[in-house]
Amino acid sequence: MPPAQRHPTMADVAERAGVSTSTVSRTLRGLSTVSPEVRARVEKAARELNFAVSRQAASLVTGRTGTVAVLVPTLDSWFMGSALSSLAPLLRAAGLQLNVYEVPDLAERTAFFEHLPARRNADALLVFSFDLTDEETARLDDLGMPVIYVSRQVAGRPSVYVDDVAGALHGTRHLLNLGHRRIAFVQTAGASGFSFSSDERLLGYQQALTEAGVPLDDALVVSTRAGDKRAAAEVLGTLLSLREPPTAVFAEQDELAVALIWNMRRTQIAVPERVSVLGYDDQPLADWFDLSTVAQSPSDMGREAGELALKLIDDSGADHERHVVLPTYVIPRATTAPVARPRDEGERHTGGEGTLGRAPS
Amino acid sequence: MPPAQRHPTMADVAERAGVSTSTVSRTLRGLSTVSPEVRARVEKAARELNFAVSRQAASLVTGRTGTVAVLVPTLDSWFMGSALSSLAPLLRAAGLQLNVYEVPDLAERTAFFEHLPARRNADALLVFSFDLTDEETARLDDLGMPVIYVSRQVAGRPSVYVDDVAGALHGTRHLLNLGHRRIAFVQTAGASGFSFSSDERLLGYQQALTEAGVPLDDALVVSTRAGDKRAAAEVLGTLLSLREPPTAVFAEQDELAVALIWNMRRTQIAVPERVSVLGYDDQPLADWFDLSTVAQSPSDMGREAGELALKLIDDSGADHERHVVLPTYVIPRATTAPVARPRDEGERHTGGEGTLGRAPS
DNA sequence: ATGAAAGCGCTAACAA
DNA sequence: TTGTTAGCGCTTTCAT
Repeated sequence: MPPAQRHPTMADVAERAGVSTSTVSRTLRGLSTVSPEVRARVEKAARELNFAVSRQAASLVTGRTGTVAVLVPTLDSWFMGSALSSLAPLLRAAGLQLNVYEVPDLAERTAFFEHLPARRNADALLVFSFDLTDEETARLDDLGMPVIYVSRQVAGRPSVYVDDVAGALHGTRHLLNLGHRRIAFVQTAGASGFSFSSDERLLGYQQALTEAGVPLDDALVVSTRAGDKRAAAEVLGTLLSLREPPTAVFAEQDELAVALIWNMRRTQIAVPERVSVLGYDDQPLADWFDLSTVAQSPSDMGREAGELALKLIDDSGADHERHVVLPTYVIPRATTAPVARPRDEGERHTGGEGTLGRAPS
Repeated sequence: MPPAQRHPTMADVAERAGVSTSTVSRTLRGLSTVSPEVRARVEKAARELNFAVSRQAASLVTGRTGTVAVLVPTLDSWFMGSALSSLAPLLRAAGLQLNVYEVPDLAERTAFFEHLPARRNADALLVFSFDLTDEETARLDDLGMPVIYVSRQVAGRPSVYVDDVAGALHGTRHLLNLGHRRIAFVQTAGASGFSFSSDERLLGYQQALTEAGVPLDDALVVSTRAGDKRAAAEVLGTLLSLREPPTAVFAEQDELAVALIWNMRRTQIAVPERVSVLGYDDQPLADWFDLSTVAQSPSDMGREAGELALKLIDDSGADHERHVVLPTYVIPRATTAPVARPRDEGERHTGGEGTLGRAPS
């Protein structure tokens, strides 16, 4: 390990190339007002010295940090991994760095909004999935940089999100179209700081039922913790012990749906013959479980949000209220099928139709 | 949206508090040489002005950026999500920012090593999971900051990793102890830029067989693409059509193991009765599939790497060759069981013992 | 097309 | 305990 030798500065490059630092600066930023020969000399010197511009020094004078910050509830989730993975190359291509603020709990959240460490240290902030208070939003408003809300709709601020009402509406319609009338909706309780669009999804579910003339039944709307097999077993028991149990379950997250299916397999409840299960998200887990689901694309969100950020950084006159609404898609796989004939649950009168949802993929 | 009003500077705070900028600086950095009354005045002024120190300006003089950079092949993986998720709070607590360089393909990789954008923009670099060339390692050596290698052992440089030879050794022993003698090993081919310790794991597998007196058979070592169901079906076919097919399969990644199980379920090959399957990683997917596996902890790696980084940043005299080796654990779940009696595959002569691996969890 | 000089917002001697 | 001063390494007028 070489002892931390000082980094070469522009002055070093300038000296070696026999020019002034101004010329070095102009060359390295690609300004056209440099003669080809001088440019060549400078670039050679810079390469030989392994010179890299100090963003610190540059940003001190330009007022730009060359950094985009993201505020995320966690990094350990399919959603964030996918979203950041499409955001990162986009920023890289624009010569921007990516700064991550992970705020997994209330203490960190409070600290973040109190000190706003991103202030002066980024050119834009992308806020993912948080359900902010008005006060928090107001704090971000005077952060002095464009703030883009992702996976979250915030009135009057640039936002990128999917239409969860429509997503849940279509998902529920899919079940209705299969003949289901007793459709349960399973919500997430106490998510790990993550804010799902739980209310919107419930609303879409209710809208679909209403438009189909199916009465809403509060007993069919339950909530549980995500990724908890035991908790899923409990809600499953609750639902299946209703006087009129559901023939289909719509879980507002794939993880929830999979936890239900896991329990059903264990207890010999046939999916989808006895109960259809529909998820929401289309994360990789859904594919492994052949789960029918409502797909959203976090990578599209990351990309759209990144592009919006770049636009807002460049054009301070750009449209600061722009909303980008991304679509959802119902992906039928093997866990949704036509409802079994009522009062005939053991038998399959509908034959081929009954296994339609399990067609070889 | 308020027009990007200029950020207040220390001079503004100083004026408002009626002191010099030096005093403001000292106060805000928590130096003890400030009288309580003055400190109070300064803090009040800073709060009222919503002042935040410009790291750019500070680092220009201190030579420290207050940032730790991570170089990762992708952000969209269980491993990285988990590792960064434990790294982030640690850095936050130390007042450091987290800068992410995602290098998903060769082009980006080349660009990264050519320009080393982290130079001068971080106080330390954590390199995750890359199988670097000597030249690349050499480039990082003169980056002018501590470089810590994570999930990768690099001679003479600080590294944090698990002992994959031992992990695979123990995993294979688990299968041997269950009576298996025909044990296949499935490798990953052409991973998505990610470098697994494939060779080490294979070595551990071979060591275990050798120490048990089981001859190595090249036909039992196959490779396929991860997360590809179709490709998994092919290697499964290859293995099962051997003259002496394996009774157990050790996949070097959980995803691979799950893909095999998925195909076996589809084709009515009983797991673990007919074939035992063992994975490696213990990612969440393993739990969902009740997969027996060899566990490693990326979150421990993230934490250890972070702590090592902090140490190396502070103590430039610290041990720069320190290696932290983390343990692996065999986690038996429901996909490994004692081998069925040879030539008796249809029957279960071993009764209770045969279903040991599926005991209710 | 190039250079000289000023200054971005801080911190770190050094004085007082 | 506090203030004064001199830069840190760049970019940006303004000259030339």
